[in-house]
This record gives sequence, structure tokens and C-alpha cells, in this order.
Amino acid sequence: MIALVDCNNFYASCERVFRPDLKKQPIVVLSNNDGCIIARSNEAKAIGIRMGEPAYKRKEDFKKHNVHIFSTNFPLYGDMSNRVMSILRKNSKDIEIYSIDEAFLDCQDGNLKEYGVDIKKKVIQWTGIPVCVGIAETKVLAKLANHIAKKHTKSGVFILKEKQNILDVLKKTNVGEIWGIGSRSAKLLNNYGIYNAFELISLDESWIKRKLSVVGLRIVHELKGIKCFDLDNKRQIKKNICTSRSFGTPTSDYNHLSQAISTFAVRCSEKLRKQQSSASVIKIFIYTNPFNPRQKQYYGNITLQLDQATNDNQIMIHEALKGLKSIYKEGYIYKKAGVIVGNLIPNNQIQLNLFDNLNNRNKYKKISTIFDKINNSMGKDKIRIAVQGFDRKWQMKQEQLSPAYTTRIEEILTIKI
DNA sequence: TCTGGGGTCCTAGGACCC
DNA sequence: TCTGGGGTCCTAGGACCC
Repeated sequence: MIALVDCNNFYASCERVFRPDLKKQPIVVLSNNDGCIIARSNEAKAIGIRMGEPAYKRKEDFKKHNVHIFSTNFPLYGDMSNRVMSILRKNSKDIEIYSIDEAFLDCQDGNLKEYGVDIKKKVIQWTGIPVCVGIAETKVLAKLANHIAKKHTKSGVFILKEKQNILDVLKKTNVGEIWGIGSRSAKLLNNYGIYNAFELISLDESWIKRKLSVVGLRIVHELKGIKCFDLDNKRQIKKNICTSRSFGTPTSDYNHLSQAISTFAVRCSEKLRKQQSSASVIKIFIYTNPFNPRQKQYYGNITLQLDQATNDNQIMIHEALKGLKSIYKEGYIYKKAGVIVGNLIPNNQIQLNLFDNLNNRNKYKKISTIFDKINNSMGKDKIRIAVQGFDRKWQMKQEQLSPAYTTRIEEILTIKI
């Protein structure tokens, strides 16, 4: 059996752990740049605040209902996530950490209800984060079970096992609510008169394959209790890595862009070194604000092949700026920029280039290692390449940032007794 | 009237997830 | 004034091979 443990309103719950005064209060967490609403407490959901809405459109509701607003605080959420996951790891045979706030657990077919309740109790008691648990035979069904646990149970635990029970649930599940069926596929199915999961699994399989490809067919199999997705416990190695940001203040200044792009290139290199791989291609993009119809629009992007796969700060900056130079156009107001590195190769499998004209790669490598050492202990970008800049006028807005309670010693919680 | 059969690799675009 | 960031997988079609 597979259990899906999913944290409730994760980011909002993280903020609340350290602000017990906000119990039962509406909370929202905003995306980078304080742009969109990306997490809501139950109270905020009840007001009708939707996921992904631009925050400025809800300003009045925030005021009217006294909604507490937070900028994203990823160091905090990442750390809280690690705490939750370590508890789950200790309480299961095998675990797949699927995202920052959910994990699939391999669980014995014993007293499942007791198991789920126990996990839920431990996590809330040891971290302060409420979770729900759904248990079933396949991942897709476990997802469904979790959904029911969240919406329709008091205990926050739901076991989806008996055949008749499953069919009843499928009849009440809209196709769009199934994990892996997105809005496009849901619309397509609706057009053919298929509305719920039971109707979906009753269809001819060759038709499903034709319309929804093997991806859809696998989902249908999983709904029928046939396992197609195994627990994946070692997917840490990424195939692409991206660092991109919207700017707090849009800019047309080339220097701002080069500061941003070189900083993103360094971020990508750091992520590469962390997973011990190197990139063979790098893509750079810059674009104007697509939501502003009165502005001249431009989307510039270029992909560069590297002579030899690398994860070095300086080489990556060099290539990124070469790319930026070729796509930059004067007279546009840029809102967002980013760097994507791809064709990632494990460091010990890099193909050397016969015509490599960079004969001091080892020296660069040592410098990057030292950068990591200093920045890991002293703070991000404490030591940096000059072109990354110091004034950082383009940096994102985070006006409602909560303290990094668990990862920065000077921001640790003070308790008065 | 009528033109084979069997492969690989790469890329762009679509669909999906959190 | 004001709209996030980071991923994965699959397919069709092109270009190529014998």
C-alpha cells in the first residue's frame, strides 16, 4: 500500500507555527515580488481568495477581513519541510519526497487507519504542521484518498481500499480532480460527455490511448488498481536547472540586466555543483511585462552550446553575458530574466574537448570550491564576481518577509516566560 | 493505377505537476 | 502602479542511416 502524506496549506502553516497569535486568522503567502497568492489558510480560502490570483486585485479584501500577508520565506519553508520529511522517513520502509510539502510512503498492509493517525499525530506534535494522509494501492488512488481526507474527514486520514468503496468514490470524482488530468484533458473528456472518474475507467482503452496518450492510459490503469508508478526514492539528479526572477523594478538598463543574468548564472552553477553535475548548454532569456498592453513587447532568448560541460561560476558568467549581449535590445523595459542550464552530465563523465582553449579549468574549479566554502558559511554572495553588482536595483520586492526563525541565529524566536 | 522496410537521434511544443 | 518559480515526460516530425 502507498500512503500520501500532504501538508495542509503548507506555507501558511509554516508562518503560523511561529505566530500562534494567528490561529484561526486568515493568512496568505505571496509569490516572489509579492505578486500572486500562492498559499492560503482555510480562513482565507473561506473568504473566496483564489490560488494564483494577483495580490493587488485582492487588496481591499485583505483589509476588510484583516488578512495577514506574508512574502515567501523559502529558507523557512525548506527547513520546516526537512523536519516533516525526516519524521516520515523514520516511520516508513521507503519514501519518495514528491515535493516540498508531500511524500509517498511505502506502508505495510496492517492497521492502516492507525498508521495514518499515528503519523499525523507525530508530525503536528513535533513540527506544528498539520498534515492529511491518504492510503491506497496506487499513487493515483492515494492522491484521491488524500483529497478525501482533506475535504471530507475529521480525522484527516482516509483509506481507499475496498472495491465498492473505490467505485463509489470514482463516481463522485470529476475527471479534472484526478492527479495527472489537467484542464486541457478534462475539457476534452467533457466534450465527449465524460465527467467523472468512473465514466473514464469504463472507456475503451485504445480510445484513451489515442486521445490522452500513454500518459492518460497509465492514469486510468492506476485508477483501476494496476500499479504503473513506482515509488521513486532517488530522483535528486535534475536534468535541467533554472534560475529566473521578475524584477522588483522593471529596467531597461543593460548593466542591471548583466548584474541579474550573471547572478542567475552563478546560482545555476551552485546548484550544479551541489548535485555534482555540469551543463553543456546554457539558455538566457529576458522579457518585458506581458501584462502591460501599452508597453512594447519583446521576448529575447538564446541557447548556447558550451565547448565543454562546466559548472564553474566564471565560465558560466562569461557565456551568459555573451548570450545577453546578443539578445539585448535597447528601448524595452524588461520585467524578467533568467538562465537555464541543460544537457547535464555527471562531473565524472564529462567529455573533454580536443580543441579546448581554456587550459586552466582546474584553477577555475578550485576558485569555485572556495567560493562555495565562504558563501556557505558566511551567507549568499558574500564573495562574488564584480559583474554581479552591489546596488542590485533590480532585486525583487519582499515587503512582508517573516524572520528566518529556524535558520538564522539572529532571527531566532524570543520567548518571554 | 502501381515506388520497401526498419531503424536512431534530435527538437519544439504540449500537457502536466508542485 | 500592481500578475512566481521550478520542474518532468511524451509526441510528432524532421533528418539521417542501412
